[in-house]
Amino acid sequence: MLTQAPKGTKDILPSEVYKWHYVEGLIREICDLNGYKEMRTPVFEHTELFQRSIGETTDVVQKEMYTFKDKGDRSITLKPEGTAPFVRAFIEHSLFNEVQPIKGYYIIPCFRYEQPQSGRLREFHQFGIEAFGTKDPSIDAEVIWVAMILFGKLGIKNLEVRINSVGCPKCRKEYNELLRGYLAPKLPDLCNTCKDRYIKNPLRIIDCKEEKCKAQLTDIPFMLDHLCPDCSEHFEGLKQSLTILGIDYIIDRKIVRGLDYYTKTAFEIVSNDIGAQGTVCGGGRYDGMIEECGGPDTPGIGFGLGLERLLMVAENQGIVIPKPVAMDVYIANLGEVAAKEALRLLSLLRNNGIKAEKDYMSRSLKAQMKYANKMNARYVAVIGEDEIANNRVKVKNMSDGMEEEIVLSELTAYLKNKL
RNA sequence: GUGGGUGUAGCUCAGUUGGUUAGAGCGCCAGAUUGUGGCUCUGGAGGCCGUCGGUUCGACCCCGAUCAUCCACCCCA
Repeated sequence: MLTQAPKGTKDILPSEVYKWHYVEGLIREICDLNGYKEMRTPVFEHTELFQRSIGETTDVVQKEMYTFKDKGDRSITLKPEGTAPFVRAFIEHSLFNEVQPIKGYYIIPCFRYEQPQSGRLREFHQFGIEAFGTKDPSIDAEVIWVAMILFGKLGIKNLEVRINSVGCPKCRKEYNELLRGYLAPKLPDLCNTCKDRYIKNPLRIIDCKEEKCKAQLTDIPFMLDHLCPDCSEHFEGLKQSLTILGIDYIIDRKIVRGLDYYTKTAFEIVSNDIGAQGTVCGGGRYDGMIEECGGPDTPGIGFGLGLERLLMVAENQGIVIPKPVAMDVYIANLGEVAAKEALRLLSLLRNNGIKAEKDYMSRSLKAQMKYANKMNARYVAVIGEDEIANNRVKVKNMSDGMEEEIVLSELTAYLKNKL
């Protein structure tokens, strides 16, 4: 146990961290271009924030949160998602007094106590964006668009954008009654969780995977077909906006997000290339949440995008993420005098922005060459007694094997010119 | 929380019906004459065979438990 990472967590090793740097860099670039500014919030929050915003009946709150008491007897929970902390910070700092709409993003670790499987970890990472202050459906489309830009820049293909509307409190209430009326006679044949859902949140029954439930629900009425005029118009606006942006989408009446705060737009971006947990990005509108958390009545929309899943899709689609150059030049040195000169050269080269390394192991020249080769050094500068005596250095190009001898003081200029 | 698969070297895996010092490939380190990498060859280091218990004269192998891991369900990123 001592030398084993906790269940459901993963180390990101030096040999693969460049992939994360690449994706994170891309995210920052895209957000900057699209007007989303980063905000950083704590890794943990007061438990009640999630209970209130995500909803007491959801799986996340009921069984997946990492909750503990701190030494001051406060109930603390590790973030299971990013929207609620974001909303909390906006309310706390009265950011609603600033120019609207407000657009932000985050890259965070999230924690959910679940049974790990492919594409599911107990600690995972999310990139998310949020837009507050407007109900205009074109911002819903923009949010989806931003995710698609990221996928596009990475070269990821074969994704499905699935959209739905889960209505507003007004039409959802009417629909729930309709749904209960439809389900009442079938209730004895449904699974136990669905019987529970019937009372608390009948909408979720649509999503049930149990065969016996599915069989009962062949002609179940969907929320999408019973929207109020306002929600219906909003959904039409979303579809039009997506078309203008050139984003293909599928209307999926069965999308019911697992967090209670969603209203109107709900969407998922799904891949079939990473196993059972195919949802790479999920999000929607949450027009009532900010007020629910004690802020002014403000609409909002956003998404969460799983970075592990994103990297998995890229990997499975054979996408190669560019590796940074490991080493510009390796200084091979022989003998004590040359070793001291190598250290001086190291500082000179690095001060000039050249990625340089030298021998620290007193190895033979042959071994040093092998090392330079394994490290993918582009050049090797060789200094030994002869070079020191003549004030010169041999520089070898490792890709074509060509070697030149130059004046020592010109090494920096020579390399800068070549690199 | 439930179900199934798998735990042997840093990595990927062999290991005959239970029988002496547990193997391979890759990787790592060193060498193949004196100061030059990639290819090849040689040598070396590195394993309480996941852990605990049981069966047996004897267990990497059989049985049980436990832990971990992978996949799936529920649900989600």
